[in-house]
Amino acid sequence: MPSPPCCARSACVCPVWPAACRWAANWNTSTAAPWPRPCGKDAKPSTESQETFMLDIQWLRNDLERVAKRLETRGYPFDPTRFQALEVERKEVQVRTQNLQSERNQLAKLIGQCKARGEDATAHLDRATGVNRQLSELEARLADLQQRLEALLLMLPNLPHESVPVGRDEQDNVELRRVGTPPVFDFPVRDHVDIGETLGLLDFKAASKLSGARFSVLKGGLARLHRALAQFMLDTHTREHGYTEAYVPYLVNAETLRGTGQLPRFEADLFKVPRGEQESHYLIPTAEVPLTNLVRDEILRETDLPLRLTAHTPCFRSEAGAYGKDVRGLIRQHQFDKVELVQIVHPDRSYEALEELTGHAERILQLLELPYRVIVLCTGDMGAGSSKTYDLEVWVPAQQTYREISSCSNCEAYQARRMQARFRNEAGRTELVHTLNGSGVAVGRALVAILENYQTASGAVRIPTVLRPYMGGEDLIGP
RNA sequence: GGAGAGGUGGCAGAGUGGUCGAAUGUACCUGACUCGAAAUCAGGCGUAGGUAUAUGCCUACCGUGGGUUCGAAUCCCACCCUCUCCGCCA
Repeated sequence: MPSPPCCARSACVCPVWPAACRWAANWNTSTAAPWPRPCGKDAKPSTESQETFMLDIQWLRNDLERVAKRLETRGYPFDPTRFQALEVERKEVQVRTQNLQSERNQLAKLIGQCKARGEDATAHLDRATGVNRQLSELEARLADLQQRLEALLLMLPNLPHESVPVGRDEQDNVELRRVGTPPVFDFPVRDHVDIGETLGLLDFKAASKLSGARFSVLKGGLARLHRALAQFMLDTHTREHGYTEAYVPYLVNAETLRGTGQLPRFEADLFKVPRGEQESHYLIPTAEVPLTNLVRDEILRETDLPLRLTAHTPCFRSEAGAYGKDVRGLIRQHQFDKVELVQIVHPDRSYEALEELTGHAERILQLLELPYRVIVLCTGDMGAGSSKTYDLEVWVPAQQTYREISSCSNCEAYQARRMQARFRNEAGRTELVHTLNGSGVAVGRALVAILENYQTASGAVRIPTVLRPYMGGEDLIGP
């Protein structure tokens, strides 16, 4: 039986942004995917008391040993016996609880009928009191059990895809390919800090006065180059790669961060913004957070997939675990700009989409003529939400090495499950979407790469050809 | 910042303690009628979870969380959000 779409295409009203479809059509010259147009009788906040886990709990119930083994490859210790014990108890208590609830409902109904007929209901009332006494105890036990199960499972990282190399840390990542050739200089190579400060366009002293360590002030041609980079990336992704540009909030609530997996585990990496009595906001650590959460609690039509979204935003990270790392320069800052790519796709297509998305990020580096390499992260080095991640690393001449400039991940249903982001499949059933994200690319680090790779003997910096239209035709930032 | 109104199924909109998971309209799906369509008629149409021979049965959900009660969409408390007016502001 064909699945009945739950609303007519023409009549469907997008509760996210009612005018969104028109926007996408009018503002985007590309073949951009439309905005989410949830067709939902059910497009309402998910508030089910049933907890939602990071992994499908059915995997654990049905295939515990294999899941445990795969988690081990990520260096995550998981105790199957403890889970098993909790699960057995949960099952027993839940069945008993629901049976009692059923009995209580029956009795309440009976009492109502008696009273309506003016009959005596004392006997039923007595029984109901007894049932409720048992029930309150059982319900408390069930809630406790489910909480403990959740606590156990909430920390689980995603399962790695079978194609991901098994390894402990970044040492075990695998290089897939190198593109471009690192430039050879016939003069002493300077690093981007040296270049920028000598030009008088990069000022860490001022930034430190304003804000402290790990901030920066860019001026003049350098500030413009930074802006040019972001513009160029956005234009490329919207015009050539089919993404819809979005402008999104930089402050988000806790629920949103739970959706993409930053909370509850990684609160220390975030900047929290209290606002009196009200719930705190957080500064986004990446546009992945607001972009991906656009489909939270939505049921999309299958024909809406894939959704391709991009945004240029600042990103804020407290980098709590990075003291002493990359203290010099623009590489590791509390605030940096990034153009982010997000795709919401059909589960059957997410690995194709990962290759495409990575290609979209690579395209930026190719057009900028920056040498880079692509590596696949091993099981031990991936982010918790990812099933497979490619990192793009750009050549940094002063360090004579490749440094990360983009990270492209397929999160499969990990985020979708937390967000309850679904689509209605052909059979008419709801199914979790797969989510992907990747930097396309980090603007600050791209700036570093250009300063260093395009430096000249005279201390100037040549401007990559594709950026010149964004720089008023200039081809050089010079002293 | 001040004042007020309100949050029920895709939409509209009933429901103020008892067969209400929720009337009715509309949209949508299937079937009948039709050469076909429209109209009309009949039926269907939320999400999540549990159980499992089951197209079966059960549980939860009317913004969120708590409370009262044998029984809550309905009563009480707190919170969140939206809208309107005034002020301020880019």
